[in-house]
Amino acid sequence: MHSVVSWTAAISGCVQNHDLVRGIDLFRRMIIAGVKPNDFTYSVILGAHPLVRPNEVHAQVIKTNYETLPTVGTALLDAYVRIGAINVARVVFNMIDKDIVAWSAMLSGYARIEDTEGAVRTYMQLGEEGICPNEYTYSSVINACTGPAAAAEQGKQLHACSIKWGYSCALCVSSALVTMYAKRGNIDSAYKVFCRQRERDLVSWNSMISGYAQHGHARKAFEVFDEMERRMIRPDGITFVGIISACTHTGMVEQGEKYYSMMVDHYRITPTMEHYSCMVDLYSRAGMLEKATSVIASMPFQASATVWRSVLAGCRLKRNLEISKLAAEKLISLQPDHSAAYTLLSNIYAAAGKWKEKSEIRKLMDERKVKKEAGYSWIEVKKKTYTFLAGDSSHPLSDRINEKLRELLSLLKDMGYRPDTDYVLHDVEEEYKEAILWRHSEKLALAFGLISTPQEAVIRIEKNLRVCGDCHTVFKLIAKIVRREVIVGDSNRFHHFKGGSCSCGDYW
DNA sequence: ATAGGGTTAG
Repeated sequence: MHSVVSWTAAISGCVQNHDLVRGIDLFRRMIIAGVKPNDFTYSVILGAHPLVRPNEVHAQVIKTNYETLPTVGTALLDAYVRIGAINVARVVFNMIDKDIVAWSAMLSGYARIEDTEGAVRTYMQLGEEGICPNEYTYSSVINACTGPAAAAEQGKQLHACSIKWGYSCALCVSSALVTMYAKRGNIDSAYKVFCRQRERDLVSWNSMISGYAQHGHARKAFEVFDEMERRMIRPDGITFVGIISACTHTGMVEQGEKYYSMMVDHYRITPTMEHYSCMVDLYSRAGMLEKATSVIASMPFQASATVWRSVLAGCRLKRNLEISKLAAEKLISLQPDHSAAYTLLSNIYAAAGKWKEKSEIRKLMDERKVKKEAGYSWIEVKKKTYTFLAGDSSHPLSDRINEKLRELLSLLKDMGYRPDTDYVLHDVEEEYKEAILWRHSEKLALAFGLISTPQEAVIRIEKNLRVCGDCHTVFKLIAKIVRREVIVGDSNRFHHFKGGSCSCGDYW
């Protein structure tokens, strides 16, 4: 007869080795054998997600009065977080005799859904209750400040707090800081934190490489990679996702190929879907569509929607009707509800003057009731984040924003700017297309930034979609005429506009 | 003899 301890030890071993099926089987056999699970057992079995659903265990945990134990309660909370049930997780959290692990688990729950406010509110409560945070607390709450709508100021304050408590040097905290600063558009601060790290692990190096990649600083990413190799740190698959995407963002096709073979031949790392996806993106953006499709044909995976979207975006550049049709059909069949494929294909037909095909796409969208994904932009002014939706007029300063936009438009037109209406999907008159373009969320956010921040301040804008070509042109011109530095983080990378040009070199 | 929280990617 085995004791509850040996049963639990056996189950724990299975779960830690990802053999969930065997772990769950052991749990069942334990019950059948008449051995009652204890608090350790419940903590272990809750870790067997996604095969074990938290609600299945929750009732038993309540019945056995383990719900308030920090160990069981935290495991339960975390299991709810993993299925996206943050509200249930919070209810569980409120029941627990909270220790610092429970607090950190709740914070990382908010971080997972990018709820910066929820995380910061919880972090404040922790302080009010006189609880002493530790390094995991900081790593979690800082991680909750990486989302596009998070205020950069918030992250900075948490950095200061972590210094005050003496945790800023802990690896998990400093790597979270590198990622946070990079994602907030502040790559210089990210690098400063990276330089101050006394010791580094793989995650530290990867965070810095990915940060540089997102900002299109390929050479700097290579330098960090070289330094890493010099120090005999073995890169992993994630390192190469970072380094190849740095090549992708700058059009360095040969370098990308070099790193890919280095990964496979020298480091013997088996490429994953992400690596193929990077390579397809590398070729697509460089307009090498045949190469891109041959990668797809050769890979041992079904091409994901991301992969076809890269190809389709590349087709827009090269106007390859045949490949774009193939890519769009694949993409539409994978994601019939998403607008991206329809939009891109429609734009390609429009550019090729194929109006009949374009209107058929339009009809298909109407039939399937596909809505264009709404474009959002965020801008931080005086420590507060403002959200703009395309066509938005709900902002209190809406009149002044529009006035500013009109003023800028006429200035730009004098400089020879012509709106690039290729980016408008709707079948409407040219003048109306121009109006739509000039209601894009990033333009609204920029106008608001210009009227509400001092001349010397850098304007930082985040966007949920990729920045459109017309907005990109306009931002370059505006940055020049108003002599301001503007940083835009879109869903793909960062653009630094300064003196009439962009850090992406118009390659994005 | 058994337990819960964190970090890098597209």
